[in-house]
Amino acid sequence: MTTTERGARTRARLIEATTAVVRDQGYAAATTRTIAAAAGVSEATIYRHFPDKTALFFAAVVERHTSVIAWMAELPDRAGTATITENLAESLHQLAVLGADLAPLELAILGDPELARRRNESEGLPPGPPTYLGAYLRAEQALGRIRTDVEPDEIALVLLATLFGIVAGNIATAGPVDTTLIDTALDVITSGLVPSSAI
Amino acid sequence: MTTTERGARTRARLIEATTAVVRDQGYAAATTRTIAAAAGVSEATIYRHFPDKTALFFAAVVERHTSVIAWMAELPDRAGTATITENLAESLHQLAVLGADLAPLELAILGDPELARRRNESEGLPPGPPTYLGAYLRAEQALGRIRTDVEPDEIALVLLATLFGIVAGNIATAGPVDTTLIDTALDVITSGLVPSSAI
Amino acid sequence: MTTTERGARTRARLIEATTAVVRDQGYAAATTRTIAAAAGVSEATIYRHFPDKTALFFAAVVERHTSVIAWMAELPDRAGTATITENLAESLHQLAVLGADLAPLELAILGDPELARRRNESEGLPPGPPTYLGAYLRAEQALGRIRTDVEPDEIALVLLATLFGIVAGNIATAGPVDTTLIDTALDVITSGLVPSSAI
Amino acid sequence: MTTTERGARTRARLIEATTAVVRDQGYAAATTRTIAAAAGVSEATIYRHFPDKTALFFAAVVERHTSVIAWMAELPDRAGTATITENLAESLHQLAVLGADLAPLELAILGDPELARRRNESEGLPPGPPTYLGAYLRAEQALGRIRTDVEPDEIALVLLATLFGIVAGNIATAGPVDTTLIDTALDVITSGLVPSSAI
DNA sequence: GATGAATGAGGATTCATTCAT
DNA sequence: GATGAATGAATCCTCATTCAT
Repeated sequence: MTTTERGARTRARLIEATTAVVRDQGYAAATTRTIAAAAGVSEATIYRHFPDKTALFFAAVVERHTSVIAWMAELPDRAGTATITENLAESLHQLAVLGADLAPLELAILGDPELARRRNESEGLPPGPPTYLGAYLRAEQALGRIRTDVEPDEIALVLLATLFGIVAGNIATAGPVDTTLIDTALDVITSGLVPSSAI
Repeated sequence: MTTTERGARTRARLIEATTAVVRDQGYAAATTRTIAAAAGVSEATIYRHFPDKTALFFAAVVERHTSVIAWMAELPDRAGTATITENLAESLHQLAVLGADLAPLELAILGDPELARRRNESEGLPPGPPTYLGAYLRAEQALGRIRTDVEPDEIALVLLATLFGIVAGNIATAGPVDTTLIDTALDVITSGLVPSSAI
Repeated sequence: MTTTERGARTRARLIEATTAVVRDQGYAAATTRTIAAAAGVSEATIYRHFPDKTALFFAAVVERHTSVIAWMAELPDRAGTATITENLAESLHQLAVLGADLAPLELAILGDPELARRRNESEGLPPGPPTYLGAYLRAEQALGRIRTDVEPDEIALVLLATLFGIVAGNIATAGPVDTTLIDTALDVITSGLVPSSAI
Repeated sequence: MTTTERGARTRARLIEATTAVVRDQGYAAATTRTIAAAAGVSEATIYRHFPDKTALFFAAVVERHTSVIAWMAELPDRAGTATITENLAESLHQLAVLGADLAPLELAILGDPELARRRNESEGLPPGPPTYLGAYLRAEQALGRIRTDVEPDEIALVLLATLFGIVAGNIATAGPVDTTLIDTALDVITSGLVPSSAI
């Protein structure tokens, strides 16, 4: 659909504008009017690049998701290197940064069953952070660096839930992500993951 | 100005309807029309009981918040009784149940800076779950049942963030709250809170 | 309909409130809600004293009109006494004062054909200022104090139009009535009414 | 942003429709729905051309005002030509004709403090009829054709107040402007303006 | 590829009015 | 006599979307 160089740039600007508006003003304020203005194009232009507003929104979600996934995909290979706390700290902090853009988008989906339904209707979604984080933890478990009586995928969900909760809580205060809280969480949780034999 | 019995009932039905609509269909679908229909009254009736839609929304938030607070307020007194895991498990599970109603409301505020602003403009808010949970953890710490190198208030935030993340994640799947995940989280986190001397 | 002492007082308060609200905030702001609040009663009470809002409005108009008429009715008897300018000055100034309340009501009728229609549907209206003023001028004309080549009733209309224009213009500036302008108008107009033979 | 030919026409039709509706049905009936219908467009179209209903209303006022001003601006140059009565007659009659459209608009402002406030908030308004009429009278006064003991600007206000009063009074009867009354007023007032020495 | 113009559907809110108490 | 509660109809305005240029 988009072939021209100019067209590609416009499309990118629309996605960027959507992310920015949702991040800064919330999904309720992300009207076609506001987004078009932020992108410096007319409202009608949106419909030259996306079938409808929801498609633009999900394009923005996918875009942000992609960079997050790229980061998480490398995590499983780190199993056995450095310390678990260090590996997780690096990943989660990076995730928190990317989350500043992504979380508001996800929040919108969470808060709107209609959007949630549309997302689930999408084709087979690619593996997300839970999958990679679970794989990493499983690998560490295999290496004996994590208790064997826990389910790695569940721990992954717990870790990500905690991170999400912290990032979301920070949105409320409109400040930058609270790094300290992430470290505290990691400290406590990894402490609880150490094999008892190690004690 | 003396509110009638009938008036009080209508008001309660409006709050109830708001909670239900936001929970089941999301804030975006929570229009005055939908809410009024759910409450079995006309739209105009909303404005006899609340100055505007936002006020009705916040009345619903406060209502749900109140029952949550009532529960959490008792927690600090439990310090020293039963086990920490048991105490926290009971509280968090109850919180998760109440959260099924409350979380969607909070999610709406989180996703809409305009609502967030309005909330912050409210007068001095009463102490919330973080305060009570922090108090409980501090008491346990004083009793030597929790590591001394952690800040109780921070742990409280981490626990609640995790719970919120889990509840929020569950909203996405539209299923009942995943009790197992809460228990897993509690297991890992409390394990990490045990005093090292005890190990 | 209204029999009780209390009822009569309430009715009077409603009329008073209507006049005040229209005068101070304009007819557009004169809603049943505002009027009831200004009168210190509930909206429903309005309908115990008047069939509908328009009836209340016209009751206010009639009330103010009555005091104006009472004043004007005396004017014809003054023909031949004092000077024409003095007689007219006293009447018009008094009219301007009463007009501060009445003009906004009349303005509302003037600006709303619907109200105008309803007024015209009323039963035979009593004689108004134009009639009395015309009678006075005619009497002065008979006494030879006014040019004979003018039609008294037309002059009456011109005088009242001028006064209305001045009062209306003053409403725009929200200040008290400009007494000076009335005097200037009177000076010029009466000068033009003096019989040429007298010059 | 470059307005199309079509857009300009629509905008003009909206202004025209507003003037007509206010003139024929009064400001109270001038709802967005009625105006849009009269202009043959949808309500939403109003908002593509004006920020809100008030802006459309004032655009209509300014439009009518402009043609009135154009007429009055030429008056001062006529000083010394023809007779004063002839000059004023021509201007005031023309003013009365234009006033048939303008007066209802002004009446609406007069009757609604909210509109009055909005108008006063506008930037420096251009000189209006009072200014031009005053300039004309002052010029005639300098030429010795008008009494020197009157203030031209005040006389201008009186003349316009009278005209406004007459036009407004005519609105009440829904008939065409009463030309006779204007002439009568002019006759009497100009008679009163002639220098006494000339008599 | 881009956009000004236009709009149907709907959103929050207000109004004049009715009725049970 | 008075009023709290309730409402149908209407108000201004916004939104996502289409279309001719």
